[in-house]
Amino acid sequence: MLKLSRLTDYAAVVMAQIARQPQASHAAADLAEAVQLPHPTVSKTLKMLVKADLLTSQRGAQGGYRLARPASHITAADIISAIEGPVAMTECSQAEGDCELVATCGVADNWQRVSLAIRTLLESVTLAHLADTTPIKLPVQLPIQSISLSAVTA
Amino acid sequence: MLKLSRLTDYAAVVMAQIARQPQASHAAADLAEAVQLPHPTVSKTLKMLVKADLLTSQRGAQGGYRLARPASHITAADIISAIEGPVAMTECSQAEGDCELVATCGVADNWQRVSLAIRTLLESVTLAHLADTTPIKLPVQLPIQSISLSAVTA
DNA sequence: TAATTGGGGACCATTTTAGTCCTGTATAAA
DNA sequence: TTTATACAGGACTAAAATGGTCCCCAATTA
Repeated sequence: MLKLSRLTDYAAVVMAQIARQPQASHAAADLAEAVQLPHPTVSKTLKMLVKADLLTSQRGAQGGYRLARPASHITAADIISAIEGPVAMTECSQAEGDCELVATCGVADNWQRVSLAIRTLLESVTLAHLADTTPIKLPVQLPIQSISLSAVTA
Repeated sequence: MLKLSRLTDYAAVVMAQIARQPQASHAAADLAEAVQLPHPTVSKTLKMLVKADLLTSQRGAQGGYRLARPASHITAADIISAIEGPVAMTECSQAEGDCELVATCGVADNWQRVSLAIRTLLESVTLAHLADTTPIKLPVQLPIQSISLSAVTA
């Protein structure tokens, strides 16, 4: 399925919610209410986002969460890595790459290219895009087909 | 992590192995030996690939597996869906889309666009690409950055 | 008929995930 | 200074997904 974890999904929704009122401080309880998700879970998600430096937090009364930087400078890849760790399709797509089967694998190189292409794509999508409820739609089919695997430089 | 399951990884490796000798019939045991993975696991993977019509099988002595069609007509998306089900980043990226939170979500549309872009990317990568051990490398950084989210038509 | 090879599914162990809760600490307002 | 607010950190549990194995059956060929 190549699916995001549910928490990552929550994170995106919550981040978008915050992004729509960037000046305000957002308490976890308010956010949970706004997005209709259980408070503890939202809270957990927020903590992870703070740890990843995507949000800043302020304790105490009138405290809450704010974006650590403008929504246009936070990417989908940032959000995903904050919750799930680095975006990589396979074990060996990660830096370490200590896969024992490299010798017999034969596809490692190319999976890494694909992985990189996806990461690049996710880095090109910003929170500002995600939070935008009226996205631009171009009528033409996209040129992504033309991006051959071989064009992705390692 | 947006990671492929390990079985999917195996599937890709095994498919690539078969693709390198498309005329021959490949017994599960031989493939397992070639890629250095346990026979039962490889076998399970192969069964899934047959079910997804990516491989054909032949029982009996001298039987085994063959590609159901040329490697250039089998995509990475095909292989992934064969093992993990349809490529979709979020629950609501799938056809049904019965997410109860759509009202408060606010990012569904755009996640679907991202999801589609990734799917398209994975459909553009063929088994022939994956199996190629000497991939072409272009020296220039790819133009993927230029593909804005808004360019992805739903 | 015997040997080979895949088909189908049950089954189990392990890991991951989601979700909750508790205790502590910083902050602000009264 | 006190009190209420709100986040920090982490322990803990339940449920689900995953990986992996195994067994018995069906088809094919020599």
